[in-house]
Amino acid sequence: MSYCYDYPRPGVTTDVVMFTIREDTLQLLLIKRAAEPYRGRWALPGGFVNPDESLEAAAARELEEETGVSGVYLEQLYTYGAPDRDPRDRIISVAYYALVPSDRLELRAASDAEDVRWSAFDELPALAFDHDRIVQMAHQRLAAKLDYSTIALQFMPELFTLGDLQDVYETILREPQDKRNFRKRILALDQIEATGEQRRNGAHRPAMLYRVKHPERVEIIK
Amino acid sequence: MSYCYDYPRPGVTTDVVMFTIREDTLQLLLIKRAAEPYRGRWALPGGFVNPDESLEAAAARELEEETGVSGVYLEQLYTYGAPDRDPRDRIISVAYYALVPSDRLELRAASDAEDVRWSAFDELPALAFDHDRIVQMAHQRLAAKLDYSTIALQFMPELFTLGDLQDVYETILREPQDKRNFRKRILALDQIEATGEQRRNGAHRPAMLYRVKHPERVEIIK
DNA sequence: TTGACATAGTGTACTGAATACACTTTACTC
DNA sequence: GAGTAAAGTGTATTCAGTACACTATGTCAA
Repeated sequence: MSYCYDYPRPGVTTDVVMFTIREDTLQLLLIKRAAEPYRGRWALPGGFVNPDESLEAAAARELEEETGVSGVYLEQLYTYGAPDRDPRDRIISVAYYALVPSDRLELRAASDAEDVRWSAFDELPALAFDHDRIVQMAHQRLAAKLDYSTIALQFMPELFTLGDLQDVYETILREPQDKRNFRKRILALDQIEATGEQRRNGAHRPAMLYRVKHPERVEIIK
Repeated sequence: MSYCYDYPRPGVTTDVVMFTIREDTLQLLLIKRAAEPYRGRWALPGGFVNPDESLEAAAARELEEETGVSGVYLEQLYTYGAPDRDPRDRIISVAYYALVPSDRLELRAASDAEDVRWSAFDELPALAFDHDRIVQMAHQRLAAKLDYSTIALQFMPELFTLGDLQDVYETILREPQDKRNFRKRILALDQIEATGEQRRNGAHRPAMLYRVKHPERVEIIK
């Protein structure tokens, strides 16, 4: 079976930058390419858009196939279409980025173990295609959104402490935050609420556990 | 001649929201569709991406063909890919928006006179496809960027007064700006400079003419 | 020539948000 | 019960944003 058109058409793919925070580092999901071009190189998960699915649905499908999670935050990043970005065919990629809460990342066993891994953002290998650039842009967007939205809450598990949340900000922004000012600012947003619960952690005072009030929404602030 | 692939491929187009400011109103360029679907309806200028040109080059080409201007500010907005956005074929559109300075808009005579026109943003007809949505998103992006970049300067002709510039802000933001605060803020950016020249306009005091220091660059501020 | 007109141009006081900064509390461990 | 380590808390300062009203100047018409 073959599909024919009067003019040449580019292939259209989605690539997804899946961020998570594990062990106080920002990590993202990479896949080792099994096919040419760039066979054996690490790359972002992605693939062709099906004829009957929206771009976002295609990205969500990739995400679900690779991590088994669904319903997480997913946002269109940018569309990359340089004629030579794929050496063999004209391919246009609509890039998305996703934020996966740390408690929801069980990499799907289905994926061939060797070929999928989380990689620290600081220690990325050279990636296939223009994926390095996509990753850099995704990080910039994410860091920018910390300042004017509640996007960071998308990384949080069901229950978390203010210290946990501060760690997320510091990890992404790469700079320490003043503890008192941070708490004042976050609580003023009125987007998280204290549960009665505490978390005991070691030989020190336990921390209050909080919950996101509206886990679905990402609010634009100020 | 026909081009065949193993899987169906969507068509890829660029659509361009070309903004300008004329007669103190925000206007954008519309084209009356000559072909189905939506024949006779107004739509954004746009068309298929050629095999050898980048997405931005395709958008710039559309812009140049319709307005004769080149070298103006052009930025990728968003990519629209709902499966049913074109009733006849799967078409994915990478939308751009462009800002055309008011002194550079001579609509190319080449375009069939009846079929291309500037339309006030406030009085747009119903547009073809999802172009209404694209236009709304472009306006939002533009308004947002006024707050954190020097993008408004892209609308200005070679020489302009602070009053002209304030009009641009007020037109796009749809709210009056305090004159003294506006001037203080703009001059603090250090992105425009007074020429010695003045503009005499009517029966009142003439205004100092300014010039953009770096007309190419759009600076992110604060 | 002079007075009305219309836009250009200018400064200060106030308000609210962001910042800098250090000690007390508490549960656990040894 | 003393040491430990993270949790939790308040105030003073600084800076940016805002509110606000009058003077300056060239043109035009009487």
